[in-house]
Amino acid sequence: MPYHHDMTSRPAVSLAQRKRQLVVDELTEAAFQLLTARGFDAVTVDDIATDAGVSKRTFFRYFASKEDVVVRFLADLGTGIREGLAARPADERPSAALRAAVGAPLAHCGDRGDRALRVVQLILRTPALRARLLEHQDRWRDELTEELAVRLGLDTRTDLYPRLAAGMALTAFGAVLERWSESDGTADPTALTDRAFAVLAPSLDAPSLDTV
Amino acid sequence: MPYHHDMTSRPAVSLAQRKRQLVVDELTEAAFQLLTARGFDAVTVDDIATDAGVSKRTFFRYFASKEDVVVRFLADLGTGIREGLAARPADERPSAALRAAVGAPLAHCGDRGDRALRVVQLILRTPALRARLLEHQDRWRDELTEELAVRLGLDTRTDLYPRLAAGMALTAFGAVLERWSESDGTADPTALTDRAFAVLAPSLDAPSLDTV
DNA sequence: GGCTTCGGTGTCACCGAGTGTCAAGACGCG
DNA sequence: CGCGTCTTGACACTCGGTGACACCGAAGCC
Repeated sequence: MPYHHDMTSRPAVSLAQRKRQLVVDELTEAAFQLLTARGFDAVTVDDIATDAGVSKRTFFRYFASKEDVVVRFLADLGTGIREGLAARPADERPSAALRAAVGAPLAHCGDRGDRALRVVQLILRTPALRARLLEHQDRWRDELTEELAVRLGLDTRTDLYPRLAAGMALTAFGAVLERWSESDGTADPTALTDRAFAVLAPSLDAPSLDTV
Repeated sequence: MPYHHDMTSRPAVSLAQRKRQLVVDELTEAAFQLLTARGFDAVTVDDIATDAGVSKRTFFRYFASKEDVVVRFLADLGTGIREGLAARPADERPSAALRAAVGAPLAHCGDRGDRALRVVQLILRTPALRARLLEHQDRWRDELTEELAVRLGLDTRTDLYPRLAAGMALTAFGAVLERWSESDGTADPTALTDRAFAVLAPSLDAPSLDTV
């Protein structure tokens, strides 16, 4: 963070940065408007950019791809899970810790319902976006694996447990997300998460029979 | 399978079909040659097509995308898993049935090692291809979920178990595949699969506490 | 105030993936 | 031989994405 000098000016963010944020917002808003209305493939990047009042080139200065505009919402989710796990007490059972880590973002989704729901539905129903989500989950799983390994003092190269536990947690995450989306927001994410982890707990908490 | 008429001609496939197969083989071979040598992004579809002696347009008549050439190998794997599960005795414990279903293709991979290994490594290490693999797994999971539901007489809409069990099985699949790839084929897929399912078994076989 | 510097922007040219179209050739059949 | 059918190559086109360059406006320094 380059805080050039002492900042007599008020906010910690410069004018330029606020302008950037403005463009991001404008682009995001235009994208959602068009994508939810017409569907993912029927909208070109040019459409979005023009609608937001900038050029196509500028769009790509802010977003890596067309998918990125939508999927960016999920980036926070992933780091949320990892940090959520790191924040749990070290002696907590894995099932409880993972349940809490996965459940927090999910509950957060369920709260401010409408907006989040429409995003999730758009993602799950659009193949290209769904694929992006899967990529993200793949990365999250790696991070969770790492976090679990240090938490339990296991070696990622010899023990399968961290990898499998992370995969199970994200399986639960995906299942809950899908149910919630399919129920159009009627189902309660927290309750679903509880049920999912009730199923997974026996394996998550079993003493590791895995060490060679 | 259209066996048009009585087949006085020898093989069940017509000349046209054999020609098609020839093009497919040629294209596939050229693709592997170039992709493994130069990497995925450094090879254009034109390169592959020209190398195989056909036009770019023809390439797309045989393969849906550049990724498709490589990933097509995996299609069989997925159906193999589902059919493998369907073939297991109905009274077998889920953990055992799934272990067998997932283990078969994996073992098959491990056997004829070199070729399969290089494909898997190429896929796992190339982001675009890895993404495709994830998409496939996503579909496999749906199919496995369905198969498990009918097998156990559960309803996919109310019970989470089939979905979670399918996810766990594929988590194991992915973990084994990755280990095997990273070990350059030294690790034994069957042994890895056994270890993975030893971890998952408690949840897979636990009586469902899930029904509302 | 003039000056430069620098980040953000638009324009344009470009590449590669993927698709529609059409005309031409190869094959099967009467 | 001539007639449909199937496959192919050539071409043009769209769209996602990138590189190069010129421009402008907001600081910074004198």
